[in-house]
Amino acid sequence: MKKGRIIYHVDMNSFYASVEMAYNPKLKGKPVAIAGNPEERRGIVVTSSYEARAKGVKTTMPLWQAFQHCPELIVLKPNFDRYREASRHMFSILSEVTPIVQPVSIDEGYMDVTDYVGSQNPIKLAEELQKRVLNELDLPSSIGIAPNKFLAKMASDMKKPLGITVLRKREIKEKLWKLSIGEMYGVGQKTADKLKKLDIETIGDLALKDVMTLKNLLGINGERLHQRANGIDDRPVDPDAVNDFKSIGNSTTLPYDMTDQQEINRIFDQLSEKVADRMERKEVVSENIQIMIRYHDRKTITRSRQLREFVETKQEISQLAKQLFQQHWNEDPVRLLGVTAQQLTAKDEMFKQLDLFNYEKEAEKEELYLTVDQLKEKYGDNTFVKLKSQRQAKMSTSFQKDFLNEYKNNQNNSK
DNA sequence: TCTGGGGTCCTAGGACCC
DNA sequence: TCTGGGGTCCTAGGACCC
Repeated sequence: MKKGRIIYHVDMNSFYASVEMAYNPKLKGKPVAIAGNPEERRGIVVTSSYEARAKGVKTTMPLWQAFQHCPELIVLKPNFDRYREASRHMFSILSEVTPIVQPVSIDEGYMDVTDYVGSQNPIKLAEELQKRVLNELDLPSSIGIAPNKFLAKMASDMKKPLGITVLRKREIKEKLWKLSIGEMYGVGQKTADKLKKLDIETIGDLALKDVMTLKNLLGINGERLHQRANGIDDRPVDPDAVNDFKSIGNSTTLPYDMTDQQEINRIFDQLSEKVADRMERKEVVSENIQIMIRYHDRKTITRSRQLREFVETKQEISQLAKQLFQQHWNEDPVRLLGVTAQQLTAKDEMFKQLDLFNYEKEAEKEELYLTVDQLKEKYGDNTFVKLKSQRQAKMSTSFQKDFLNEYKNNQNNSK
């Protein structure tokens, strides 16, 4: 028989606010909210302390509304560097328990401790872990313990702050099924509305509904939710998942609605630079650039372009973004602009792509060889021969990129 | 005079090819 | 006489999460 897994879901409690309180203990016990750009317009509450929540302050609430609920609210700008640092520290503590740690966001992650609890009681182990994070970082957390990710996630939500909740498979009827359908992870407003039309009010109602009806209503997601409601979830805890991100984007709500092309172009330059910087830090290149335009009435469109070459510089990205904007802007005032690089490839993976193309054979017969020769000349002594013998040649990544783009162009032209 | 910014995954239609 | 079915790629939008 397959051995059951022991999965933890660790969820930090009102993380940003807690980090600020740890940093400045005078804030403890006070209603604190973190809000993007408190001075500028359109600030919303990102996180708030439990004291603020008690007064009715909620995440995503506009600041002016939050003040109506709680006039003495202390509002702080987010210090992302501070939060990232605390997050790193937190995950390094988790990693001392098991190497199988999967961060899912800055303040939560899954752990598979099945093979690492040893003779210890999993609840005791979780208590120790929670205490360590609290003592060393002054940060409260909640931990859910269950045989899979979904149940662990639901469990960590059941007791906050500083809760530890065990959710065994045999307990789902009494502990999980009574929850309203909207509380289920993966069910948002829209799905909840649809399900309620089928008289599904609780997670239990969903678990007992026949799958075909759910599939017709929600597609593949219907099947998945049905399984989860019945406590079935085979997804592994994957420590590497954090490394294969799919896109890098930056967006900004403008200080005022804009119609001036020059001004808008400057925004695209700024956004593209941020995207390019982050791409450089992550050492990736992109083959698809997308822009997002939100108009005054909040209607939002995205427009993207699939490329036949890799891009990575702010100039390349910005040019494409501006082009897309010009092609698709309806000239209405713009509230928000965004730039996202998609279809990312790690720079050191580019040569693996070349393998797919079987480049060595191709290169030797085709004129491509000459092209590479020219490149060789251009880039000095990192030669093509070396490249063949040493796949991970010590060539500059810009050379790699040019080489690959050149190769792709050849491929495209010959079609 | 409401509603940020960072993401992931899924769906659906059209173009195009065989 | 009048139109199959499968597959891939590209684009756009929507739902959801933190």
